[in-house]
Amino acid sequence: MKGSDLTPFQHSLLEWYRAHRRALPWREERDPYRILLSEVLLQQTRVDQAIPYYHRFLERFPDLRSLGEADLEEVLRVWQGAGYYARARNLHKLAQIVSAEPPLPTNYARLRELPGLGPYTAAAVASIAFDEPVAAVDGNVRRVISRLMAWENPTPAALQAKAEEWLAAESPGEWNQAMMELGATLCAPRKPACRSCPLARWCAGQASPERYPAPRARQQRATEAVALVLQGPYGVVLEPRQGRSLGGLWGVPMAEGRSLEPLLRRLAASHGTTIPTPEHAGTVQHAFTHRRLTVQVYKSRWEGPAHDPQSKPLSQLDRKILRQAQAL
DNA sequence: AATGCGGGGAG
DNA sequence: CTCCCAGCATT
Repeated sequence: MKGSDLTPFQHSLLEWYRAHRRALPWREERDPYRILLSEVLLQQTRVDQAIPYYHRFLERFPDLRSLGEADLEEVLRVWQGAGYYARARNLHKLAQIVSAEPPLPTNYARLRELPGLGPYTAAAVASIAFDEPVAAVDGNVRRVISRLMAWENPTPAALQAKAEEWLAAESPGEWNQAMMELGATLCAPRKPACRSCPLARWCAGQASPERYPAPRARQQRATEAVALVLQGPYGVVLEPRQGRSLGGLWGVPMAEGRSLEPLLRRLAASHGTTIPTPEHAGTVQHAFTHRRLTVQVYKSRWEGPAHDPQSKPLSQLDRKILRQAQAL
């Protein structure tokens, strides 16, 4: 660890970072579990959005042991609202794996084998918590490198190679965070502050930074669904949600399409009774990344067994539906 | 290589 | 409204 080993390029960024870095909760300490949690929370999530969940999660699950011993449903309840619920399921599974064989792995290759830890998160934890010289390439770093190199459509392999080439191996955790911090603040997607950038003299894309990297083509398709809120003295009928992302959460009975009939048939069969004629309670719109969902919300009086929606982990969509039916 | 997955903030 | 964020798993 010698500052004199740094290239002028590396020195400029690290100097800038030490002077301008934001004081974030997980930067105040070196507990690997807390660093791991922060990195998982930050997957596709802005810093400001992740911070409240970071505190809430640690208050309930201060260490890997307490997390591994908890019920998945409670983990999801604490995660509720943060989105990408597979992250919580994977973190819970990770805690159970690690608790059986105590220490958290301390290198990239073994971290990479754990559920929910992909190339970015494994590299971030390995470098920040364990000082392993491996480059962490997230969306920020992708943009920073693309602009410095004037690359419009870089491949992940090219980005990783360039990131490794530039990595300040003496302080990899700090270097990785500096690259991300630059991308999150000055080298922003729109209106980058090139005049303040410590790397401007090395930047090939500075004349037209917004060209790099080229924006991704997307398509949004509209989908329709119907939901039925069965409410009565014992609460609301909730079903376990299926699927990788929403699995483990609960929700009101729903079906694709615009017709209520198939849903009514399914519910009548599963409950062994006919459903009282539903009344239309309104429409709920919900935006997913590649889909715009329009849900027709119906509700019926229901005297049978039900759940207390306050005690179940629900997605934001289901909370919207319950509010629309005035059941939350 | 393409797709699905949440939620929210900025322009 | 669109874009995209400290991505990952699956196909």
